[in-house]
Amino acid sequence: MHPEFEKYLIANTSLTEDIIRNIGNTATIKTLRRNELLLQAGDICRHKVFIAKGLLRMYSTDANGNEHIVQFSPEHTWTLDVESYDKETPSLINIGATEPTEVLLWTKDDFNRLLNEIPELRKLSQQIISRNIYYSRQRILTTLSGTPEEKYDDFIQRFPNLLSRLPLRMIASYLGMSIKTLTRIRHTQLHR
Amino acid sequence: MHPEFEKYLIANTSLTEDIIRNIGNTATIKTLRRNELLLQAGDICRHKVFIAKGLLRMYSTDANGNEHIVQFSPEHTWTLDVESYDKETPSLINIGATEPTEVLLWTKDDFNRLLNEIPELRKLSQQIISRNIYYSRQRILTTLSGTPEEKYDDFIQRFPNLLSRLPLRMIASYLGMSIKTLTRIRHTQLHR
DNA sequence: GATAAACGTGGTCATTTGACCATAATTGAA
DNA sequence: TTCAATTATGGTCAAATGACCACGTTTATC
Repeated sequence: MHPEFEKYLIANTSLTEDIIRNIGNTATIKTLRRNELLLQAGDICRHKVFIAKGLLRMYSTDANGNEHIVQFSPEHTWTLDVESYDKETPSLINIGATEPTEVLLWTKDDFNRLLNEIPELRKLSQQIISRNIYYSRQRILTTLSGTPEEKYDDFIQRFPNLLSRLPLRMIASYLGMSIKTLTRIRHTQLHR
Repeated sequence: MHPEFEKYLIANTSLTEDIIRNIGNTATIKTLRRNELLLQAGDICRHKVFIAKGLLRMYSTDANGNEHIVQFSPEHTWTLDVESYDKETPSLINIGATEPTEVLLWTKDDFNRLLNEIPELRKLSQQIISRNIYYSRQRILTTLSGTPEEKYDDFIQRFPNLLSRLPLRMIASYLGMSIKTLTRIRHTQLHR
């Protein structure tokens, strides 16, 4: 049972100690080193993943070898490839650690059983999904609308703690601009 | 009871005639004219929406008055502002018709009741949500990765029937490029 | 603590893109 | 069917952006 997961459930649900322990003990704990992959494109995503500590990124590599980052998942959030998990088909994306990371993993069978048994876990699950959809929409809008500078500022506002934990090239990749453009923006903002 | 909705449920579930009629009769039918809004930013999204006929677009208007289109919803798909619907908070986006459109509307209470009564509707609901998440991810990736030409080609492949139904400026808005860029691409492709 | 790898910044230059404008064609509403 | 509004295209020009390269710094790992 991971203490961070316990903290998370206490803060986000009104589940009893017992049930929390039940959920937590069903999971396996996995430690990832920097750059280690949790899910590799081509493999099937077989777990729900809670990030207890550290930082994951979900990304895909295009034909030219460029990486495009779909999302970052810091501690106290969840991640998985929904499509691959649901249909048990090979995933098209990678999920990897950008720093030493600890995750909790539930198999589909186990997690479904927990969902059946625990109504409040269902509720939490729904919330996470709604938030996911909402974030995706926001991300699409930000990607479409702003100038590179606005996107960068938006990123800093939205994830103030990630800036110092990630190499700039990953932020550039997430924002859909070249590193050059990003450093130009930073240069301009310094001298202003 | 709208015949298109019946068709849709028959094709996508194994629900009985009776139940299908029950679901359909709970909805109200609304007709939208071209450019008419189904949901206006600031209002609360109070319905689940099935598009029986026509085409909706979800978009937001930025500070400069530019429209950015998040998604198109053609016949036999669903749409709503999840955030606003769930929390009953004012929506930040608009949903409007790009052509004469017929939609079916369920209030939250009614739809939740149906969800409770009909397990297979729950299943369908889950599927729609998964697909939504998956599409969003694909959309983010496409927006990040390709050249404008690749994005345009991708759009045509993915929505072959929408090209002729939408003004180019909306496609440009959806793809995050200026109309100029889009017509340039079309020009190039013609002379090749 | 040493060393190789990764990283952030900056210069240059070619290319792409958008803003503004005009015009012809198409569309939709009366 | 007609007429006004919308739409698609194209010209021009300035600005933004990315590719390539080099250099000094920081970081990770042994």
